[in-house]
Amino acid sequence: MAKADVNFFEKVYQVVRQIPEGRVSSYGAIARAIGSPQSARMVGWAMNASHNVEDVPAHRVVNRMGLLTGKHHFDGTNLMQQLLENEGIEVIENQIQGFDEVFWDPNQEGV
DNA sequence: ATTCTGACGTGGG
DNA sequence: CCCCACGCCAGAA
Repeated sequence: MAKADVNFFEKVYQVVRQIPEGRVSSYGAIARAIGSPQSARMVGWAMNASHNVEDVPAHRVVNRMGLLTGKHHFDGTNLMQQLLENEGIEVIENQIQGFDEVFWDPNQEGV
């Protein structure tokens, strides 16, 4: 086991795990952080596998528009939005309010 | 083995 | 400015 734990997903998990509370990140930003800025799709795909990992707050990851595109993949319908609002993020109609203020760049983790 | 889709992003018309 | 198409990589049918 753990032979291929260092998959494309693992990289994404580690980055997403670094997302602080009350902050959100975008697939493209993460994709770039892992070294594949053009594979943003895979980031979202990796999140699907993140269902097996509890340390991966996928609800904090949205597309570059700040839209909760993946909220449909969560248990409920507004679960993702509830989690974000629970962290102090205002979300209206799947759209994060002040996305620019809550946006957290994985490349700026060392800031 | 092949085909297609998939929680995105960027570029071109 | 808005709409369309393409590119990326990997997993599932």
